[in-house]
Amino acid sequence: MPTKTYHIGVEATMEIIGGKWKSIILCHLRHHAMRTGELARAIPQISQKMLTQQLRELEAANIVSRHVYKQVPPRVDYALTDYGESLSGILHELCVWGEDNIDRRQAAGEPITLMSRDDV
Amino acid sequence: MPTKTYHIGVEATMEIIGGKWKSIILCHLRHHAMRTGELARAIPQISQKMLTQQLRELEAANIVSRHVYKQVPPRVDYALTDYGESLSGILHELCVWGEDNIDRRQAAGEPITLMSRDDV
DNA sequence: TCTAATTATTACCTTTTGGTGGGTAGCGCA
DNA sequence: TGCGCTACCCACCAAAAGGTAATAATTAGA
Repeated sequence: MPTKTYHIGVEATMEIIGGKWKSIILCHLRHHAMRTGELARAIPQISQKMLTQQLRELEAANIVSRHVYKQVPPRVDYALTDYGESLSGILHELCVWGEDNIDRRQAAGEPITLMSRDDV
Repeated sequence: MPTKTYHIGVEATMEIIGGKWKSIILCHLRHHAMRTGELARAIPQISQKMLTQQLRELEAANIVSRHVYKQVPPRVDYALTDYGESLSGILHELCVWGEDNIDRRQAAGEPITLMSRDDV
């Protein structure tokens, strides 16, 4: 079986939080567990397909846990695992740095907006 | 003109350090300025095209600076700008978290290897 | 005159990622 | 009977990201 080789730690991290959606999802889950629909509303640009797909991948990496309530209509929610919590500090810093980056770019006259800050 | 809209800070950060290569390049530049060929050797999997393309984008975002020496054969090096340095702490944490992630997965029996740790 | 050295560009192709629109399950309620 | 609610899956398509290989530019030195 082929051994997967990384050359530097950040490669492995990015495999987990990289891509267009994962870090955004995780930043939301940082505060509290959220239901599927709740996440969808918090991230209006995401499609349902992407949302569940990314959640599945985060679950496989043991970063989020999925909790199904036995109800009809169905109720499912997602939360950071204990291991996922170990990313919390980094996620926060990524948010804050991004906010600052947006401020700078605005100050420089770029036409960009930020809808909500870290702790939605 | 269309105003670019972000919904959360991390989106902007990931636009800058996301993708397969940028964070790796930045982790290397964290320690000292490096020449093109030196970076290429440090990141053996990257192609020349990707290397220069990513460096151009980082330059455009004001994260790295490009310094051309008037010599033949050409000599060019890249370094973090002052603003780029503001990412240094985050980059370091991303490296360390990834190293730990790899350790865990190894301990769990996954066939993976890490070639070199943070401070190459 | 020919080659080595270093950085960078271009055209072309493959892979990965993301988006759309449809459909399912199962219970409650008008 | 038929619709709404919630989560989610699938087939198909479009766009973005990344990979390969060939090529340029320039000058020292064999």
